[in-house]
Amino acid sequence: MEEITAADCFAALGHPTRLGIYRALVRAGDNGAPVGMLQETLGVPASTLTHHIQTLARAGLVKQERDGRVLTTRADYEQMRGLLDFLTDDCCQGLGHLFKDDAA
Amino acid sequence: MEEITAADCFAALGHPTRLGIYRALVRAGDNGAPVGMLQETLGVPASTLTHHIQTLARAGLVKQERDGRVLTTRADYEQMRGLLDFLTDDCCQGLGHLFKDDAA
DNA sequence: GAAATATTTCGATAATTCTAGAAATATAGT
DNA sequence: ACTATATTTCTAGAATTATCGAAATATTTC
Repeated sequence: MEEITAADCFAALGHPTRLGIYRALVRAGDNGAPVGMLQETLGVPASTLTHHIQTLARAGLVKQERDGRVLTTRADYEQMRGLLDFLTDDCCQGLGHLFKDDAA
Repeated sequence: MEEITAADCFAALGHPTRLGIYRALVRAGDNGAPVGMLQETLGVPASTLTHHIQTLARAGLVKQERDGRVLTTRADYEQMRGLLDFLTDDCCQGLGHLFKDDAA
């Protein structure tokens, strides 16, 4: 993953509401969740929610798919994996011993 | 790691200059790097640099230690580990198979 | 095609963050 | 005490981000 892309992902996750959205989507699993459901879960006005979801989508952390009136959003696990790889392999290169193994 | 702390860490890393600072500090290793060295490496004015370093420090991603006139900054690997754990264990709970193992 | 539903875009304001020069502070050496 | 060095704080303007109601768009159902 490019450093710029990683920074975009971090910035996207660096807002409480957006981190909450992302976590809700992970919990929702492969089915994802429609905007309306997130709206109920998180108690954020629709237009605000749309903007946050778009920020996550621009960073590639979520994907959206329309099915009729309902726009379903899903977490993109590949992007998250890429972000984790960036952290462990690229950004913190040589510190794998600190991160990958447990039993510190 | 608390969700709020994680969001603070993400926000801190979500800026190209700060991500660059953090990576430079990881490369610098346990010795860390003084502000002046980062200034040369990254070509950022001192006052701007100070603010970015403070943002990283507030998020707990770096620590500073004064030695005479020189203020040395070091990456705090424990915090990074906490952040990675947050992602793999808490935020993306149940998706460990995607992240921890390789050979996808 | 009108009404209902789901979501986005528009538009405007408020809030925050970013940037960086200048002045201030702290320390060290002379 | 004076000078040089390292870094921070002050300050202010610019830029970006956040918020959300209202209007607009798209889709389904009747």
